[in-house]
Amino acid sequence: MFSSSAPKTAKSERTSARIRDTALRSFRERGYDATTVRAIAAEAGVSVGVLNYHFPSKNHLVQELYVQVQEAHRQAAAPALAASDDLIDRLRAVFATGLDGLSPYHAHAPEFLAAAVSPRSPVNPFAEDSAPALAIVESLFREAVDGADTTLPDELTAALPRALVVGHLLLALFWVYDRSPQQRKTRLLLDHGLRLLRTALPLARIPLLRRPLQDLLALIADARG
Amino acid sequence: MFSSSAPKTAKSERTSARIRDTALRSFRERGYDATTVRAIAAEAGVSVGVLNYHFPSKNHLVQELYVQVQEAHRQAAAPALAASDDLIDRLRAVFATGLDGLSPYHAHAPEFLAAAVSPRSPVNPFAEDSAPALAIVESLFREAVDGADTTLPDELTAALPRALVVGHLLLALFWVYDRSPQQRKTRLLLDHGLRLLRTALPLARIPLLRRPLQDLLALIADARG
DNA sequence: GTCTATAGTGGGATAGAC
DNA sequence: GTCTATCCCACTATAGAC
Repeated sequence: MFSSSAPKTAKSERTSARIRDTALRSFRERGYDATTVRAIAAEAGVSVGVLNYHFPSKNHLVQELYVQVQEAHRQAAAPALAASDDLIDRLRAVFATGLDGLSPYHAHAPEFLAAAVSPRSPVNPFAEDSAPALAIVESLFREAVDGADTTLPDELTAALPRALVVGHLLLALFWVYDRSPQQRKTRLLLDHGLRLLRTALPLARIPLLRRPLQDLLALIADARG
Repeated sequence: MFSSSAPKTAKSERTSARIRDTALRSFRERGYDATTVRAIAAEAGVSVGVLNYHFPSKNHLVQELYVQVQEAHRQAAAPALAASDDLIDRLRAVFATGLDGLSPYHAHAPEFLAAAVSPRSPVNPFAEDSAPALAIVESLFREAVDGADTTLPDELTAALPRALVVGHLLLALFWVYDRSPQQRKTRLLLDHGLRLLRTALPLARIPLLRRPLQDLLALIADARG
């Protein structure tokens, strides 16, 4: 998982970094479609050819953005997790910091989504290349679950993080098309989902319900390939 | 919801139809990316300009495909629904005929997905233009629920179809990236989901569980805007 | 061998003549 | 309503500079 095709020399890395920084700033300010590779190259002071030498396609620059967002999520979630021992509050912290990190990109989110799901894209959420990024999110959820004071059945504790990642992806999908101010509807959906979890998780201790709930989690986890 | 921008004269409609048929055949055989508007125009015997006169963008031609798939789903589901009075079997019929109708396009499904989620697209599943298409699917699910011999709490009967549409969209999303032969994993996921429903729906009669299940359905239905 | 500049290809969409 | 000519885009090929 190198960010460029030629990270051998210091000069090359400086060039790569300059292109990447220019591109990411343009993505934030102008979105994906309005950011042309010609403009990135010009602003970074390089030719189009050299840009494509460092990044084989425009989509590869989006992957850089993706990586940066994941890293920021990890750093934002750590202090938020320290604030509480309550399971649901900890899950809320992971979900909320994830949404916070996305918000600068909301105005152009559908463009980025289209770029991400494209078969040409290395950032397609079901592609192998994005597995490490999803692993970061899963580890955040696992940390949230493991560090909580709640005691759940072991098999539930084990299966929950994987299912929560799916929930996170679906929440992000909803967020992309959320036109309410400040994407308030997405936050509301999150609140409702967490409230439901607070009600439903203790039910896992009832023998009659243990199996169906376990099946539901397995089903959701299955949906990741 | 007219299929073209200028359906005034018979000649224009014939031209539109010729372009549409050519495009849809090419989409099936070559996929979205490999189908160029230049090639469609040439095969249909018109210029590129006249193609763009009848269909403002390539994405508008994908919407024609979308509409055709929905109509085919409606026609395929009707006889399948006549086969059983069991609720789960009827739901299976709607889901399965939907997947059947998609299968010719699986090889190029990510391309079509990328085109569909694009902000430039009229087929974006959350856009207003696609609401009628989703209404077709919802009516199929409502027919499946209403015609079943199962008796469920009224508010569940009312809320279920809307939630099932979301399930249908998510199943289709999984299908897009399902690389197993004949997309068998998608069928398996459907089987597991239906089995879970068979277990879970009767639980709605238990007073303690009625609220959480209702909340879950409301949450899923909320996710449609 | 590592890197860069330029010219070129084919794509979707558009303007304006007819 | 239709066509021709053109625009700008992402991406590629390749020759040559360091």
